Amino acid sequence: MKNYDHLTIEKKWQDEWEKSGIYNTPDNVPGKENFYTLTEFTYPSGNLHVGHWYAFSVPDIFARYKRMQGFNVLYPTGFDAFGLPAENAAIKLGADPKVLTYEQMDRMRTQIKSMGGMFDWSREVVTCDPEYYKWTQWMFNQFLKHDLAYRAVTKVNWCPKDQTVLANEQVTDGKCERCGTEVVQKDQEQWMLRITKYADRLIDDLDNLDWPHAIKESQKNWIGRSEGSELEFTIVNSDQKIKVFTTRADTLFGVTYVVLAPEHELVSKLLENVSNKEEVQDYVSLTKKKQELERQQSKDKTGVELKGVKVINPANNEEVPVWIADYVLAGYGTGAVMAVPRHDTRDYEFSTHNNLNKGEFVVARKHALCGIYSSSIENLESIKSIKSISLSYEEKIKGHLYFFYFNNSEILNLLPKIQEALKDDGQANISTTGLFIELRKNETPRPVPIECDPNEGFLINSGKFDGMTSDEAKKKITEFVGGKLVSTYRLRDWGISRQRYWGCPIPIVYDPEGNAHSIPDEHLPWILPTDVDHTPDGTAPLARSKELLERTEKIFGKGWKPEVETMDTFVDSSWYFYRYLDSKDNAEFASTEKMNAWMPVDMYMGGAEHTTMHVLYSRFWTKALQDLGFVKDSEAYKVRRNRGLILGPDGNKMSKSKGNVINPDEIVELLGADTVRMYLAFMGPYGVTVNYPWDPNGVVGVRRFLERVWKLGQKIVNEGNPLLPGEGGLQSKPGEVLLHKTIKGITEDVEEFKFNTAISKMMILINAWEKEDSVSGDDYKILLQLLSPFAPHITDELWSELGEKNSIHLSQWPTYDAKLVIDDTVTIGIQINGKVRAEIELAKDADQESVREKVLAMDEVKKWIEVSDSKEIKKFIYVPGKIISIVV
RNA sequence: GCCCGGGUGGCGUAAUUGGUAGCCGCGAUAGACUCAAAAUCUAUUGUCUUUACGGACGUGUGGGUUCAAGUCCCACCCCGGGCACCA
Repeated sequence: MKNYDHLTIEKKWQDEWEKSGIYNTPDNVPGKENFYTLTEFTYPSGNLHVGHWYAFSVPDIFARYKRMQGFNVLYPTGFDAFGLPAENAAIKLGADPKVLTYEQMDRMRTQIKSMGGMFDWSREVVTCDPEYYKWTQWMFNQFLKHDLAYRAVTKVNWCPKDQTVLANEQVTDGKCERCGTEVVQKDQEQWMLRITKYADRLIDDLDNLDWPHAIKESQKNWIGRSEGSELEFTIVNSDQKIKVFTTRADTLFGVTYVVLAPEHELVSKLLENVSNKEEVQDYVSLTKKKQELERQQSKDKTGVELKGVKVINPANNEEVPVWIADYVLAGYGTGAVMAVPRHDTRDYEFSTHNNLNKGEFVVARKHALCGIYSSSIENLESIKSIKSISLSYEEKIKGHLYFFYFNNSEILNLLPKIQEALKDDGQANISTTGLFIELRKNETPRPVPIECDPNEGFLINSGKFDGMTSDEAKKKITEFVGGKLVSTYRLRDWGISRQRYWGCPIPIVYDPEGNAHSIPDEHLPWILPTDVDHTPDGTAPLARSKELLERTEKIFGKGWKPEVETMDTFVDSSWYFYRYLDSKDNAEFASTEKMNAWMPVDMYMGGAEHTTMHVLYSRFWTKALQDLGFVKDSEAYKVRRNRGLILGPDGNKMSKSKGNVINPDEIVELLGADTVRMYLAFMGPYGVTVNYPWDPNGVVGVRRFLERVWKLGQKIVNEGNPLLPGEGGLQSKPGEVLLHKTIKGITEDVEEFKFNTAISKMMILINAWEKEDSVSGDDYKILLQLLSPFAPHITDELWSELGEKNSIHLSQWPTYDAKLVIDDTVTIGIQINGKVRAEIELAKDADQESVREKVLAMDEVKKWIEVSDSKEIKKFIYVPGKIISIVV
């Protein structure tokens, strides 16, 4: 009997597959539907880790399954090959990043091939290849032509160590994501992409996508749409207005002052009118010195009043003072806010810090307050019935209370009681304009909007707007004061300029006057020069290239200068999935015909860490290309599934310093690629962001399973059992039922990415077969087919041992006999007073009467009825195929 | 603080979506084979209790709905992720 020699087998079949080219995917196969399976291509770090295996080899199971189902499956890969790590390594080694990168790609190709995946390498995409970045540059030109790209001075995140600009996404907790250095803010002119133009579509189009809920929420949070109102406060004795943005127009009556960001353009204009000009100027310059981070972290809400300047609240014509304070950010909304200390913790903190409080009752809980929400009449009744009111501070914080603001005579007779309660709460008293009353959360209030009367303040429960939602109320007030409803976003435009060498050159040249011109398409690709010392010194390395300057002058004329910045690598990866479709095309980035054949991507599997970066960027890219008429879809990825991380055996993230890194090459050498693939699939469901620890014993368990599959086949063949091809096999009826149930179960599991339970079902099948004397050859072959997407090498070997001429991977996925998967009888439990006391085997469709008779005759059942208090049957429930429940 | 997920044996997980909780794998214990070990095979393995048959408890906690709750409802605790002086 041959041993299961994984090294020989895996090498043999990988060579065989490459030779026969069975994984090369044509664009069209008559009678087959195309299916585009995508995984995020990798950065060529030069060493494959377990994460790569998890990212590529488990989706490969799905791709193979789809293929056996009769789809024409495209499963491509390539390299996201530009980027800082190679450049930094090259600097260290005194090497050329290009040479280094291509070496590392060679090494990684070999490693990736050891997975036994069905990648179509003929379509490989490499982003640092000029034939690729030619199109990256071409797209940039298109964007520039259509005002989706522009040059602007912005505050940028600057990493002093990497000497480069970082996108917001690349900054975590104020530190460079890559090297951990504290990031500083810097003003810099750079190329921007107008992603904010797409903010609404990037949020709204999520609704129609089959994506994990959490990922959609993350993107929404990141874009940070906030729907509110823009309201204007008129400056007294002036025709100037201060525009504020608020999401709580309904609190407009509670405004006690207005605050401008110190950078706000009106500050300098108003300077002439203020009596404390110097104080204001000092504060402004102090703010300028502070880093944004520092501003965000400082607890104290400092600020200076613009003395002598007053503005008019448009709701009640009240005059309120104007302050400047650095807790108001210039870059968000209008850079000015209306302050409602009664309803907003930040405003409250500011007014406390600056002694602006008027003695109102204020609660430091931003969202617990609802200024204008009243109750329905029923709730008024329930308020009246409140016996005592506790307003201890702690309870307010913990209890999720709703607060109501009343000015209604109906409840004014409650005042004494409330005042009594408030007295214990040292800091509370009756507000100048109303009164707060608390209600428990489960007495869900119906928001009732207000009728505005500048003289009376505002009245609630007038009945006039009864039943309005809070959004409608906000709208009403906004209209009342002549404001408008607007959305603001947290998302900023995408700065793509990088002052580094190893990236896609930005295809721009400057004329002698310094005006930017895009490089005409005929000069693309605009090649990255090689005569560059890329040691970072804070300036772009390309500025030191003679070749680039000479090339520029030769083409455009004396005095012209090249752009010396390169693009963020997220630009490269924003469109790579189109290039797979037509990777050798010289005339277009991809032909319309081929894009029509494959797009959109049917299944995109990747890491959750790309949610607010690559995935968001490439969605923007697709929409932009669609607007420009180059692609047909507004979304590139129909279905998205995220995976978690593989942790070290100790449950921590794998890292060299923790010494818990699993080297896949070693495990593959020891146990085989099939084992590693299957173990990764067996750990838990794929497509959920759950992290699984690598269990060295667990892998061995999977290897044991493959050994048993191997032995099961060999043993029967050696005994001369009719397992040989063409001879049919022994029939074992019970086994047949199990087999068909297994086919059904695995098919369903794989569709749902539950590879773990699919594998467990194969284990159950094997466990059962091992107990039998013989297994039919046909049945065994079906098992091999079910197993083949998971363990492609061993199954192809055993398949060919059985005399099959074509690869198992070209065979059809097994189907099951629907009749065989339905049981005639079922064993169900018998509950007596809710406890399972016995079980009984019944025909699946046994009728109520006969079941009742049978069950009540059972000794175990009688026994429990005897010991019960009532001894008589109050209820007899029989749900066919599920349960019998008796109440006594 | 706001918005999402999620809490099941010693561990990774499973549960026909309201119907016998713990499938499969790992680990552990005992046995067979062996001079011995590894490998392999067999049996047991949620906790407590009982000589045993059995019984009680059990899906983060506390309530509730139901004949029946891991699953539905309410409140809370803990863990993970996204956002955050964003008005």
